[in-house]
Amino acid sequence: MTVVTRIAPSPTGYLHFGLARTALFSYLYAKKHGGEFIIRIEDTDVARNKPEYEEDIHEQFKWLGLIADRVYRQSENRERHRQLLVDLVERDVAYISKEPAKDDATQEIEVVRLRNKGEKITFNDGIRGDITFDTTELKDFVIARSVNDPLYHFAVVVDDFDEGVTHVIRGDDHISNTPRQILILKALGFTIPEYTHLPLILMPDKSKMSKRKHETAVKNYREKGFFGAAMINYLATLGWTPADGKEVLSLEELLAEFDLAHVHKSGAVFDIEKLRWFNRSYVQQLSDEAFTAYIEPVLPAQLRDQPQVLAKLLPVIRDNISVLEDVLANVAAGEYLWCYEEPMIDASNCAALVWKNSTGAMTLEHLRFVQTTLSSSMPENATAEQIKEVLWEYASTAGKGDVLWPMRYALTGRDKSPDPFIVASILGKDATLRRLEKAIAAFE
RNA sequence: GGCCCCAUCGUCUAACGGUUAGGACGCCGGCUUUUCAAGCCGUUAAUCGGAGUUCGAUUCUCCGUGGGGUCACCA
Repeated sequence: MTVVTRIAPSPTGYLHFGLARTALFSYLYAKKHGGEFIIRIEDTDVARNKPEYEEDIHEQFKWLGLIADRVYRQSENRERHRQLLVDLVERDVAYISKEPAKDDATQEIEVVRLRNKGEKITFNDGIRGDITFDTTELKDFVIARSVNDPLYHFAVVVDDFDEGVTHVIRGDDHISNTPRQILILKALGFTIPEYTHLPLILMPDKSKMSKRKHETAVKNYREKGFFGAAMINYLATLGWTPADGKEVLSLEELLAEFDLAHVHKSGAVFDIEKLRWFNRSYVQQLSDEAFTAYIEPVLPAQLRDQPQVLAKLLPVIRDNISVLEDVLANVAAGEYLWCYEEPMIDASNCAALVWKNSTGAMTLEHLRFVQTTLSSSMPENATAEQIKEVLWEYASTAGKGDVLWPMRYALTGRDKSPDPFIVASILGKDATLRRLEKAIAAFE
């Protein structure tokens, strides 16, 4: 028998990562067993549905690499639901009940109720084992507002059966829905699928995630520049760990390693820092071309217009970030300003170039040395190593901080920056010398 | 409240009766070419409590406590 799993989101909000993880586990389980993975849009709540949400669901799944073998929309199955409901009523397994409306007791309406004997229902959960419920208190529960308007529990159960779903993998919050769904299945005479309930993803304060209070939309993380693969990788480790301890895994590797039975039973807290760490490892794997394409959109025009400078700056940027929004923050903080803008250094602020216990006179002397040395010995397209080579001996004897801090500051005008050799190599000989002269002039 | 589920470092987790309770992220500290990062190395840190079962419990059982879920004419 082919394994068939499904994810059944309702388009009432942007796809959130809790659902994405459920989808991932369903996908992995199906593919691991050579089966099929289905996406079914539960679009029957017309009041809350929005086309843009439905679109978002498909778009994000695609981005995450969770490709469905089949896609359905629940609204397509309305006629089938109706027939089954009529049949149930005809067989007197369910009945139409006239009763006062719940929201307006003065009005009498009809609902469809399932006859429930109140038996004990036991099902074997894929990661929790046997779970037993007494269904007496469910009474004759409502399965449809009318034969034309089935409720959720009825519709899912029918659709899952019709679509051949063998394994229902869903969130913990559905555990107590399961007996009620089994009762419907039995009334219908349909086979009961295997159930597996995944622990929920919690927020850092251990609360259940809510769209209002927390940033839960997959879309948001995508916009921040996280990679789908990193997101998948992180989500997979929430509740589960690969046997060999290797954590950075592609979807294919996940497929080989994943084992639903070993998923943890308790809720897992979502940790953005770990997600960032995963993303960072994906950033490191990027080719230079891919990395350039990744960051280019958030770079200032002055940098984009200088491909040679940008090429040299690339490794510096890459070393400093975990995700694209970090680049954005760096740009906003002016961290790359020195690449295309000469720092303002004059007599009024040149004290900043003096390292710790050094003096203005000594700083001037060091700057002069650096300037003359570079002017005579710095090759035209010098690498950071070449520049370091010609200055290192002097810096070592004179005091690294005493020499290198002023040099770096003269070139960047900033407290924090890459090291002076890298900076000089990026600026090139002309700009380097010009900036050094300017700093020297400030002291004179 | 009824019913159901769960419980190892701050966080994600490993250890399917015998381990100095392991790893990862973060934190903290150190090192590496001056700053900030990165990198490398290291430190800190946990079995919710109480009874059992057992030669021996993180592991099995029960009780308690705590957390979560669910109790719709939503999905």
